[in-house]
Amino acid sequence: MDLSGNGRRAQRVTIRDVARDAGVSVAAVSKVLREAYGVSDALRAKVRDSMERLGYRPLAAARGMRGQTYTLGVTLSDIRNPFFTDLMAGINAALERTQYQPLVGISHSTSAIEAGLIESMMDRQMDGLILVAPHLTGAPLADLARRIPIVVVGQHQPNATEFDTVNNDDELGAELVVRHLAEQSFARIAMLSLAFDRAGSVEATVNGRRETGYRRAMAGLGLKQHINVVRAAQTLREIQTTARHMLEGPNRPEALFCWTDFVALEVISVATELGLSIPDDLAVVGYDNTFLCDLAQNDLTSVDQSGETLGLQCARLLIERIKGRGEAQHFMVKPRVVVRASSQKR
Amino acid sequence: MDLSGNGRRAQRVTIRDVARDAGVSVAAVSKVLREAYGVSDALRAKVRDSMERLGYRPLAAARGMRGQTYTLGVTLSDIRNPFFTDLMAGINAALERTQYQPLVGISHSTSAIEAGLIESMMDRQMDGLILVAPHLTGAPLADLARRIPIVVVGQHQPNATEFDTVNNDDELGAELVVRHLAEQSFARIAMLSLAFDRAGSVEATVNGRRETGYRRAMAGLGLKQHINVVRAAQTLREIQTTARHMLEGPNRPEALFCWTDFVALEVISVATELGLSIPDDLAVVGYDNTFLCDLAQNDLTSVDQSGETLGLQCARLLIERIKGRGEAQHFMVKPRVVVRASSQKR
DNA sequence: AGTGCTATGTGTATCGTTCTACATTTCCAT
DNA sequence: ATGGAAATGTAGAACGATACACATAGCACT
Repeated sequence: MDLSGNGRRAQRVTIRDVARDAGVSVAAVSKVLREAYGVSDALRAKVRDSMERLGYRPLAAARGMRGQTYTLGVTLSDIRNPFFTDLMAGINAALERTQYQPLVGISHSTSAIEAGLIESMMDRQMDGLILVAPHLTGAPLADLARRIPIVVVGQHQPNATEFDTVNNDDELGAELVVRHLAEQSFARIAMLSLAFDRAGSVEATVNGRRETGYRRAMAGLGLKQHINVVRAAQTLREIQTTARHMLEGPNRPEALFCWTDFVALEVISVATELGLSIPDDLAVVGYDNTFLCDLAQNDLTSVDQSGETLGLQCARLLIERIKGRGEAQHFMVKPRVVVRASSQKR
Repeated sequence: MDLSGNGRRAQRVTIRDVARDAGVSVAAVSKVLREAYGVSDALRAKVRDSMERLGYRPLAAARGMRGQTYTLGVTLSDIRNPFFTDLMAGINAALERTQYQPLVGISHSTSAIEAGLIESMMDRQMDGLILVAPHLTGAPLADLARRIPIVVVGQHQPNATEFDTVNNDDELGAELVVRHLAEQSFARIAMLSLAFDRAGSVEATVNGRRETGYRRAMAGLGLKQHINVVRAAQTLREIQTTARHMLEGPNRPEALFCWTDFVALEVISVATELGLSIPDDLAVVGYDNTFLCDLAQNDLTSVDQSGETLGLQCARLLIERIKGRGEAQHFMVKPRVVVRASSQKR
């Protein structure tokens, strides 16, 4: 394709080559590329044709020097959680026919790595960031948002003015779960939540909201005396020992609401090992309605927050921000409970 | 930090600022940055100190114009498969203390998107690519490798000279499974594999190798007449209907070897729905030994190929290539069977 | 003192775009 | 015709790093 006769290495086609081929200036080609103002149809057609014929692709690094890179960064704390898969599917779908390319960085749940990852994405001149359930919060997050367009998903900041947020109504989701369990005439309903890694983040975090919803619903239904929230860190080991402790203890709950599916599956595992049958000895409910809930060996009731929709919204909002929108938007979907065998008395 | 008195927007600290602060030339700072030859300890210390104090971070876009971006691209076909999580953990761990940053692109199992993604990563001047179980193969893959350093994991190309590969011995893994099942005195051992999306790729693909290993082991054990390979595409729906068909049919196998855990979990689900008990009515074995195998409700025998080790090797080999190694290296680990309840006669 | 080497440091062209400022042409109302 | 605005196209200076080519200093050995 680009064997330039002499023995040299095949060079990349540049904007200059396109300009020469089309018989126009470099600036004109750049205008076509950016769909900028001041280009006639004739010129646009000529340039488009040359680009096509030469197989021209703009070099993101060079664009980044002065303008946009058309790259969006997504930070994930944990690819293990299949909910993030749905989210990514939505993001990818939304960007499919655009110039934007999403690239994912993985922070393995530690805030030090997350901070490094974000810096690293800024070094790479990303046009904007989608932060998925970030550790970063409060003022530092707002500071960051002043340096680069941001959409946060999985963290509640309804009053933030510097960035957008996308969430489902976690409080409502938890309430729906409790009401569903109460309807099945369970009363001793406990909750297995996530340990907080910093003080005062109950209001902002997903699991904090779910706890609030749980407490409120329990109180509303006159089950205040049964409120019982236990927290475990994000490791397999700790989830297992915590679950075992709850289920072996003297007052084992009738039903256990887990803050995310992943944890619910561990609970089912521990319960099975202890010889408990589900839902007769213990009802279990998760959150996120990931594809694992559907497997017959799990058959797990869960809350659907339609991750794909959330992903789509993230992408949409971020691009709007990049294009200049200044006011914050906070998107929230209504969750719904998907009932399966793990929570239905027979 | 960088409030430059006048009302202007906070500017990024550049290499020039560092040079001025340290009282040296821009070229000297660049040398320190790249750990290039010809820098005295004294100068290095001075420059490092200035960089630290000013909070300098090199801009990847600018570096990319002439040199490296210190960014490595990883293409994943499907984040749903938890095996890739382990792989990523290895890659991230290997790059932790280096300048390199891995960024992941997701191709959703379609080769068109994969091709676009790869181009897009080249546009972004990535220094090298780790292709995980790519669709791309044969001559086009070799062509690509001549344009950018590449390591391929999850595709067997032992004779490739243009790029490195990292794999486990899939043939051996399958053989070990068959031998294990035969030891448990199963004879009618079937295999559920993945449908091929192109002709002649049996030798290169992971599932193709596993099929070969399965056939060879069956033949070696005198079970030739029981060889039975069924293939299903990578969608939930098709896996389910295929599994159902196999298990409902007149000659249901005694044991079913699934090419990956994900499929094995679906099989357990379908079997459960059909009222079959595992392993009494049907033994099931998977591949990859992902964390889901450990859950008591699955308790799935699987083949461990230590994804984290593979990830480490990918990163190591790719950086070697980037630094100039020309000859290909092909890394292969030995897999081992992790026996759990799903395949043990009681 | 002269020669040749190595080690260290610098000046500056260069990478491929974007974008401002400006030149030219076209259009239209007077 | 004429003037002025609008539309279209171009030249060329950035952007922030790298790396080549070169200058200089220090040192060992004639």
